[in-house]
This record gives sequence, C-alpha cells and structure tokens, in this order.
Amino acid sequence: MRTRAALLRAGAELLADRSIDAIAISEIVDHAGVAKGSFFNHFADKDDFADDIAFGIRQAVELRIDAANEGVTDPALRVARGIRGFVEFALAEPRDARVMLRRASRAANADHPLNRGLRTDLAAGAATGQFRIPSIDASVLYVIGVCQALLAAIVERELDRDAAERLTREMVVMLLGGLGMDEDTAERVAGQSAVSMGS
Amino acid sequence: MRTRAALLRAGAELLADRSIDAIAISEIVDHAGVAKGSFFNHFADKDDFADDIAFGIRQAVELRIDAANEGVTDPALRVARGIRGFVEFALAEPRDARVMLRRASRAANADHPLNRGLRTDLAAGAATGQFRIPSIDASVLYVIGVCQALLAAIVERELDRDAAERLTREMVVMLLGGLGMDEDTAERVAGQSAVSMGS
DNA sequence: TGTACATCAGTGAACGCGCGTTCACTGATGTAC
DNA sequence: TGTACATCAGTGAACGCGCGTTCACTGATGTAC
Repeated sequence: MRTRAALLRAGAELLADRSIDAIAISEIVDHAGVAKGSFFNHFADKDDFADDIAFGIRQAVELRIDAANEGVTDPALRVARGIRGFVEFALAEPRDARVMLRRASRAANADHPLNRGLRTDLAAGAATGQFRIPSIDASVLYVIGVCQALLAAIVERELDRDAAERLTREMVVMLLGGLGMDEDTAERVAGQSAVSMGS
Repeated sequence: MRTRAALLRAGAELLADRSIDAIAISEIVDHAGVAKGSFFNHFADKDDFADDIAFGIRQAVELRIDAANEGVTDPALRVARGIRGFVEFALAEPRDARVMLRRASRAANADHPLNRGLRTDLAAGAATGQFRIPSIDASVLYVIGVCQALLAAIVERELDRDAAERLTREMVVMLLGGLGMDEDTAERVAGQSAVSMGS
C-alpha cells in the first residue's frame, strides 16, 4: 500500500494550493512517482480521491482535539483547548490544514460531527451560567468563525509557534468575552489552556 | 456589450456552486446563450474571466458597506452596520455572496482594502476606550471570522430576511462582547444598527 | 527445500473524448461624401 | 437622402492538445504440494 499512501500524500500537497478540479491525475501520479494506471487501482475518480484525503485529515484533526480535551470538564477550558487543538494541528500539518480550510464551507454547518462536542460544551457552559449566550446555534457558529479566521491567519501568514501562540491567546480572550465571560476570567482561562500545550 | 454582461452573469451563477476550474467555457457560453468564440472577444482566459466577476462583486459589496455607514461616526455602530451591510448583500445577491465566500481566503488577510475601514473603526474604538481589545490585528481577524461565519450560515441555509435578522443580531451582540463592550451596551448597539435597516 | 501455480499491485502505452483556442466569415452599426 | 466603405462584436465550425480512463502485460509475493 505504499503506492496508495504516496498518492494521498501527493494529493494533499497539491490540494493545499489548488482545487481538485485544477489538478490533473497526471500531475498527481508524477508527484507521487507512480504509474498513471495505479491511480485507478485505488480510487474510482478524482472526487473519490479528494474525499479520501479530506476524510484522513478530518480523522487527524479529531484525534488532536480529543487528545487536547481528554479529562477536561470545565466547558470554557474545553472550548479554549479545542481551539488549541486546531492550532496545534495547523502548526504540525500546515498543508493538511490548508486543505481543511479550503473545504471548510462544508464543515461550517453547525451540525457537522466535528462540532458535536462544541455544541455540548456551549450548552453546558450556558447551563452553569459561565457563558451568557443568545442561543446555542449562534454561539456554535460564532466559535467556528473565530476559529477558522485564526487558523487561516496562521497557515496563510505561515506564523511560527510563538507568533501563533500569541495570536491564539488574543483570539481566545475575545472569543470567551463574546461568550459572556468577564475579561479577567477569559484571560485566566486562555492562560490555563496555553500552559498545558506542548512547546 | 450585452454579450459581455450575459457571460458575466452566467459565470457568477455557475461560480456559486463550483470553482472556475470545474466549469467549462462551453458551459458558460451555453448558459449565457452566446457563441463560444464570443468568450474570447471579452476575456483572455478563464482566470481573467473569474477575476472580472470577483472584481464586480467586490465593488457591489463596497457600495453596500459605504452606504450602510454613511454619516455614522460611532465606531461600535460602524462595525455593527458594516456587518449589516454584508448581510444585506447576502440577502440581495445570494449567488454573488456565495462566490465571494468561496474566494474569501484571499479577502481574509487583514490588510485587504475591504478591511481598511474596519481597521480604522477598531483603532478608533480602542482609542475612546469603548473597545477593550488585545490588539488591532487580532480584532480585525476576529471581526472577519465572525462576519464570514454569519454570511456562510445565511447563504448556505438560505435564511429568509427574518431569520437572517435574528441571527445577525445574536452574532453582533457576541461580536461586540468580544470587543470588550458590556452586554447591555452591545444589545443597544445591535438594536440601533437593526432599526436603520430597510425592510 | 524446491517447483508450479495463483494472485494482484503496479506499469505505461494507447485511445478517444472534450476541452480551450483559433479564425474566416457574417451582419449590424457608424461614417464620409 | 443615398451610396460605398470601414469597423468590429458576434458566430460556429474546425483543430489539436491534454486529459481521464482502459487494458494487456510484468513481476513480486504468497501458497500448495
């Protein structure tokens, strides 16, 4: 299965800059260093191929988010660390992050599986009163928007870890402020979520 | 120039659903009801064509935003009404809004001309103390993110004016909260920006 | 261990369709006199 | 006003390249005996 893996890797690299429709299969196989016919041993067509890549990326992201939030119960901290999980992913796999952002419109709908945890956290925080939000639906959308803008800035500006860390902290403070937390608490939670990141 | 206009209109319709690379020139001219050769009387190639469409859309958006903020000086109200301007655009020209969002990654960089006014407003609000923000740069990004998520929800869910109005108000309240305004003031500003919208 | 055979990922030449692009031509509109 | 000519947007048939897709073949690996 080395061929399949090489194709997926090549595809992810090319998809970071262009849509699948702008990429020829010849380019993909050239980039992967395999024969053209091999492509069709593994994928029905280009769309199937792109879907497989997107699926793999989504799995990798979910892994990071879940790892970031393991054992954490406080809703505000969970939201903050969820954002951190995305940022970690963007720093570790910038090409994959670009592919994810390119396809983001589909993930932006508030019912997407990736957002089920977020919805739960926001509802929990609203229930305890630490979040004061106009509606769960709007707040899910709100968090997604802030998170996407943050990730887009990190990958497009190619920020290093320090710069990304700084920007993330600033964005998380504003994010939590918008969820109704006072400034001091927001700062504290943002700080807490930061110290637990690996360097 | 009826032919050129027909091509641009057809292109905008097709670009709402697919990237330019996934659209054949034959499709565009069929959709526009003109001869294939005519395409090359007006555009050098597909990318040139797509750029022209994007330029036209950006002009239309700028018109709406400028109109929304004419004579308004209060920074918070300007930001809120700027968002309203985008929402108005999304409601009036949903196809164009989809094209804009599809190309949004380019507009997401905080120095984009569309964002020059936003940056000024945020700096002004920070200066008067009505905004308490960690940095201008991060807050520009923050507003862009919230606005894009809002627009994406409106056009993807095909919300009607009432539903869009409700969601917009909720998002603007959270947005202003994140910029450091207290909840009551944020509610008041969101309300003020709403009443001045046309029905 | 050695031999014969089966399997199947991988190969790359070949094919033919559909695409972007060209171009000789048409016909409507404007202009000179 | 009428005539002759120039201009140029618009046309659609034609072309040929590059693409997605196919397929007969190769060679490595596994299995039976």
